[in-house]
Amino acid sequence: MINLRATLECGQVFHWTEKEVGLWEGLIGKELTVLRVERGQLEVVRGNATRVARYFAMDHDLAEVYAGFPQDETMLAALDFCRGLRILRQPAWECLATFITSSMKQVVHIRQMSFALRELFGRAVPGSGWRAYPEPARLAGASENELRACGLGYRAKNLQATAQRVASGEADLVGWEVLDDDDLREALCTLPGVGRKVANCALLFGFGRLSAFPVDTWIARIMRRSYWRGGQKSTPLALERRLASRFGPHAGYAQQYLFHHARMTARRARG
DNA sequence: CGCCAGGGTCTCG
DNA sequence: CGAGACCATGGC
Repeated sequence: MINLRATLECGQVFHWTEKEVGLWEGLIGKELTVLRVERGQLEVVRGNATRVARYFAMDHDLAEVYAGFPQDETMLAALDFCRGLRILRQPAWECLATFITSSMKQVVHIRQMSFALRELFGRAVPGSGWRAYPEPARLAGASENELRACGLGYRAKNLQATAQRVASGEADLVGWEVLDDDDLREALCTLPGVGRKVANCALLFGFGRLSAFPVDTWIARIMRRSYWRGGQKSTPLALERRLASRFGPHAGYAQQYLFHHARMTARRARG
């Protein structure tokens, strides 16, 4: 079971496109992939079924995930809204790089920057109009002005510097997979443009660490409103430390459901 | 126009 | 640890 729209529009990934109603196209790594949901089942119109199943984490037991959610009104409303949303297994570099560009940007802008970077630096995927997310070495060799032309602003320098560390092997994202959550977060936070929030996004969306709990402005707002007593410190770090444990081993799932629900209902209220 | 957006970094207590 | 300044850009 999967809710494809929620999975691809919830702000964990930024390049999938709905070509016609219910038909989604994008890249898994360097492979063109076309999908739709037919009778509740994920149908691979084009692409490799095994890699699709892995990318979309069809092995995650959502019933077990939901059973671990706190059974309060806020969480249940988010679950009702997002049911079937899956936390993807994105390529680590693509995920990390994208969230380096995400700081103080709206989801729509992150998407624009992702497409601009692909268009300018990515390798063409044969038989499609797509370009893959650029490899670290390609961005390491880009000029800051070229990156700024993709709308990155002050984030350009950070993306380039981190790309250089990854390309040189100084930062070994593949080797870091063996680290435990805390050590991996610490390693990621040594990279330019990567603080605790971006590192947690990489942990959750790119390294399969489902307990990682990114706290952004939206989550902080939700936490203060629904899960916080007045008087307690409500800095992002305090919120993460006090609440991640409450949401259990799949706290990242709970976080994403709360984030998506809040953002969608707020947008609708605004018109 | 002011405000805000999936923040990070540096400085100063 | 925490608060504040600063960093660019775009949509509303």
